[in-house]
This record gives sequence, structure tokens and C-alpha cells, in this order.
Amino acid sequence: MLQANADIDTSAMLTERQKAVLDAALRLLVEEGDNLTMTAVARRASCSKETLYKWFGDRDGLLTATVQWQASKVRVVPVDGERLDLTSLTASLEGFASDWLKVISSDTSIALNRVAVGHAGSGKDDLGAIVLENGRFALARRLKPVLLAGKQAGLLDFADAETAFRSFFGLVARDVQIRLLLGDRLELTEAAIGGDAVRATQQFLALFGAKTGPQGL
Amino acid sequence: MLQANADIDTSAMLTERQKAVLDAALRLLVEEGDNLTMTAVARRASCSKETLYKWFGDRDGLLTATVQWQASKVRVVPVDGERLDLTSLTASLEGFASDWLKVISSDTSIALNRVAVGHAGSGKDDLGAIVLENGRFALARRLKPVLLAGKQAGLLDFADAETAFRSFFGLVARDVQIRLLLGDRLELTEAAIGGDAVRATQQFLALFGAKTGPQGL
DNA sequence: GCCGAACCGTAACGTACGGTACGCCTGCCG
DNA sequence: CGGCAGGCGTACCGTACGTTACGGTTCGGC
Repeated sequence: MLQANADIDTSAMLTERQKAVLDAALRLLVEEGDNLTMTAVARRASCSKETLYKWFGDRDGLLTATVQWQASKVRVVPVDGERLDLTSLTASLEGFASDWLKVISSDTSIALNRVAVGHAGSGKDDLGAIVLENGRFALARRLKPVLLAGKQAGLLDFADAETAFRSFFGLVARDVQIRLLLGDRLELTEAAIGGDAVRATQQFLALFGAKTGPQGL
Repeated sequence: MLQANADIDTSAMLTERQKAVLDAALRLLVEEGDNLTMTAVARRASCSKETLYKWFGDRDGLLTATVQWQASKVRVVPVDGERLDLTSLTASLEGFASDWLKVISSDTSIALNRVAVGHAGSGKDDLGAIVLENGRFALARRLKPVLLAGKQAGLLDFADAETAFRSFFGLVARDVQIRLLLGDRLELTEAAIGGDAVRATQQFLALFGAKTGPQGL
């Protein structure tokens, strides 16, 4: 389930003009939320509605193209799972936590998640699946190799990488995402994010750190 | 901020008929999502649209009344913070975790959160604030006395009840709520919820349990 | 039995918006 | 230079839905 083949890179077959149009739609989505109109997109992008329909089919097509376009912009570099000690593992986890908090508190992420959640009710399109695939599941794909390497190096101890990841996810995100989506003002400064990242990492290490660590004497 | 005086009990000044109408609207909200029409509500509730407008002002008024009505139905009993030992504290925490997972995975909670998130973008009404107030913040109000009692009894150790609560929240909910809101199929059986509740509680105790516990010899 | 208020059912109105058609301009190709 | 494909701007259509108006019905009070 939840395949949604959202990982095939559709951004390759987009002309520069089309990308510009999608960027305009994205900005408008951040400003207006789901109640953006085709006319507004056309005006903002300085193109005609007919072009929008020719390129994207209908309104839902434009929305999914916009979401996929944003997703394609944050492709990530695979981590190099080489020589791992406790400090490098800690740094890596803190980096993931900090990045993730920055993402989910960004304006565009909030706007995208809002429309995806709204559309998830009436299953017209797969916005929810796309967002999930490029958000939470992409994060898991990136983080799990690190966790497994940490286990291999004897630094971490867990039975299942999936459950370990989900606990890390919970420790990092806590109630932040749902509060932001529900409109709670909750300014996350750079410093607060950094603090949360080290706290979450410490807690995760306390839960899943191997008993036979460097302090094992 | 986020006051939204959503805790004044408006359900007292509702006639039985009005409650029935709101129940119909609620069921319809679960089925149809945010795209429910006034006509549909009137038909389902066997009342006239004129009555809907007379009672609730406009569509947004009906929506907020529905959300508040649902919120008023889950008023909770205050816990008795008496004689607390580790087993009773554990049981209490597991109860909170299990209840919370049951709530956020229920159809009505998902539907309500979906519309509230959708409306949070364009601040026409305060659905997001209401849901937040009766969801996450109500849980905090109920749980914090337990945490403080646990600290008082020497069973827990934390500096700030708020941050301790948020960690507990993260350990319990993890990625469940956002996945459900985004439409991920994710059936939580009674057994799975129970297992998650004990796991989350154990992890929380591992993080915040006092070092000088019953095993302190 | 009668009155008025509340309410039901439904028809009607206004508008916003998705979707389409058409005229015009511009740049490319032969 | 003529045609033409692509694209802009805009006017237009159809429809769904929020909102209002109105006639008919029930019901409590005198």
C-alpha cells in the first residue's frame, strides 16, 4: 500500500517555464492555502489558464505537480556509512534531527502538509501519499542506514530498525508538527531547534545506546 | 496566545434537537470530510436550512459548533493524585498512552483534525485552536498532575513538567497521527495499542525515572 | 378553537470558480 | 515574406453551493 510511485523523478520532463509556473503556484499555496484559484495561479505566473489546463490537466493535476515539484527540490545526498564512532554518530543524529525540525517548521512544508491532509479525506488525488513518501518515509530511508551502521559498530542496540526510527522520530518531532499544522504560533528559533536536536539525540542514545559502550568498564 | 476561550461549556445551552442536528453534522463530517454541504446536513438531520442558519449563523458557525459539541462529549474525570507507587504510576501512564492512541486513531478525531488543519491556513475560524485546546492541551492538563505527583513521590525526575510531558507525547504518538491524517492506512488493533502504550511508558520511565528508585540499595 | 411562534421542505438568487473558446501577438521555419 | 505553432489575455459557460425567501404544518398557550 501507499506506493503511489511518487519517487519516479517527474521533474526531469519539465521545461524551465513550467518550473517557474509551479514555483508561482507553490508560493501562492503558501500564501492562500488550499483556496487558491486557477485564475490566481495564471495571473501570478503570467500565463493563461488554457496553458495551465493543457500542461496539468485540471486543478488536481496542478496541485500534485506542485507538490512533486517541491519534493524533487529536496533530493538528498546519501550518507557515507563509513568509520563510525560515538561522536560522529551523535553528530549525524543531531544533524538529522535539526534538519527535520527545520523542514517541518518551514512555511512551505506546513502549507503542503495542510493541503495534503485536507485532500486525504476525499480520496481524489494522492497528495497525502506523495507528501508522506517524500517526508516521513524519505527520512526513514536516509536514517536507517545510519542506525544500522551504529548497531554494526556496537554503538546502538535495537531489535528492529523501523521501531527504533519511529522512536527517534517521536523524540524529535513530539507535538511540534501537529501544533504547527493546527495553527499554533510556535516560533522555532535556530537555537531552539539546535537544543531540541541534542536533547532528542541524547534521549535516543539513552534508550538505544549499547550497554557495552565506551564507558563499559 | 491560543486562548480561543474554547473551554467555556457551550453545550449546556443546546437543546436536545440541536444536539441531534450537531450529531448528524458530525457523522456527515466523518463521512464526507470538509466538503459537506448545508443541504446535506439539513437533509441528514431532517431539518430545514433556514433553521441551520438561524441557529448557527453560517457554515463556519455550524462547523465550530460541531467541533465544540464533540469536544464537550469527552470531558474527563480528574485523576485522584493520591498514594502513588511505581506500579500505579506505570498503570496510570499506560492508561493515558492507550487512551490517547485510541483517540487519535478514531474516525471522528481524524476527521475533525483534518478539517481543523484545513481551516488553519486561512484564519476564518478558530477550529485549529479549539481542536488543539481539547486535544493536546487537555491531555497535558490531565497528565501533568500525575507527573508532578510522581516527582513528589520520588519516582520521577525532571526539571520541567512541560518538557517531560512533550517527551511522553512524542514517545506515545510518534508518527501515528501525521500518518493517519495524511491518509496512511495503519490499522491500530487493540493489542497493538496496548503494546505501544507499555513500550512508550517503559521508555519514558527509562528517561525520566528517578535514579533513587525502589531498587536503590 | 384560535394565535403566534418555531420549524420543515423547497424553490429561488447570487456568486465564485473550474473549465473552455477565441482573438491576438511573437518567434521560428521554410 | 507567409504561415503556423505556442502561448497570453480575456470573455464566456455551467454548475455547485452558500444564503435567503416563502408557503405549509405542528404545537403550546389562552
